Amino acid sequence: MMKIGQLSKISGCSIQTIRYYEKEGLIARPTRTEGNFRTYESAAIEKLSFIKNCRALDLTLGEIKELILIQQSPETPCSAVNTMIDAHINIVESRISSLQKLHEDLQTLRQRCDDARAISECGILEKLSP
Amino acid sequence: MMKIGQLSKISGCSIQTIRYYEKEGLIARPTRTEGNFRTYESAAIEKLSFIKNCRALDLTLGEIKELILIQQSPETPCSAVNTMIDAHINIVESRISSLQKLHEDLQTLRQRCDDARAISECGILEKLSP
DNA sequence: TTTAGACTCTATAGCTACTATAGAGTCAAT
DNA sequence: ATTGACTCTATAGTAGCTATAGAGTCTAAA
Repeated sequence: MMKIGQLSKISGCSIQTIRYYEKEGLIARPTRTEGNFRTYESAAIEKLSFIKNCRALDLTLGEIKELILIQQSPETPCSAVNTMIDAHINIVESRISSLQKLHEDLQTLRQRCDDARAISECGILEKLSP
Repeated sequence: MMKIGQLSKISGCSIQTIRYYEKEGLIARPTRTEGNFRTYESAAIEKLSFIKNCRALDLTLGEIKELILIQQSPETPCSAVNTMIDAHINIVESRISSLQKLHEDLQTLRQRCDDARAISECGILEKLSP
């Protein structure tokens, strides 16, 4: 059994984040000491680890919550998981392509000006102005 | 002279957004009618247009505010503008590469499972769990 | 025994760039 | 006089945290 500070160090999640996940229902409410301190068993480390892995893939807390629910009914087919991951991949792909478009636009804009001009002649500002 | 609704239609910025930009100091406080309605001249359309162009490039409101300040001293060299755009390009580039890494990770994860299994055997959940 | 310090608690505000409400007031036309 | 379209301010919400204030808890040393 450990208190939140120790769990924070082991899991790499900040204390506030752990409390936030509890508030959002991603992890169960832990037992408390007489003095009202949260006490965790080592299973909590694994739950946080799961969440961290999902967050590293940029899954939203809502998606993670769904995954946790799905996990709790082990007999259902895992197509739900695959569907979610596929949807997430689509989101990431469209984010990448819009950022690439943005990158091109910024490059084009940047090439309109060198450092030597006065603001009043700056090709960038000129382009940005209507 | 026009009221905020008309400016909103012409500029394509929502009424709330225009008021928000005013609050954040990106556009000047307009004159008001006797009844306390905001009244704008056509110059406001151009200011909003400038902001829209910048936002389309994903510049932050803080960056745009800087650009507006820079614009107001026309004799300074435009290296400040170039520096900002370069920094922004760097941000966009690093966002793209981390999204690409993420995309790879998601693809790898996705390949660990097909639709046919039960949750308890799902290769994805297995990988996400510690 | 007391007291320092390290820790924890709740509640609240802040971050970005908006969007969406509530409740009140303004104005032109009927 | 009233309807309807418009506007006003102020406030809360969005995602996923982070940071603070002010209070309480617990352990160990003086």
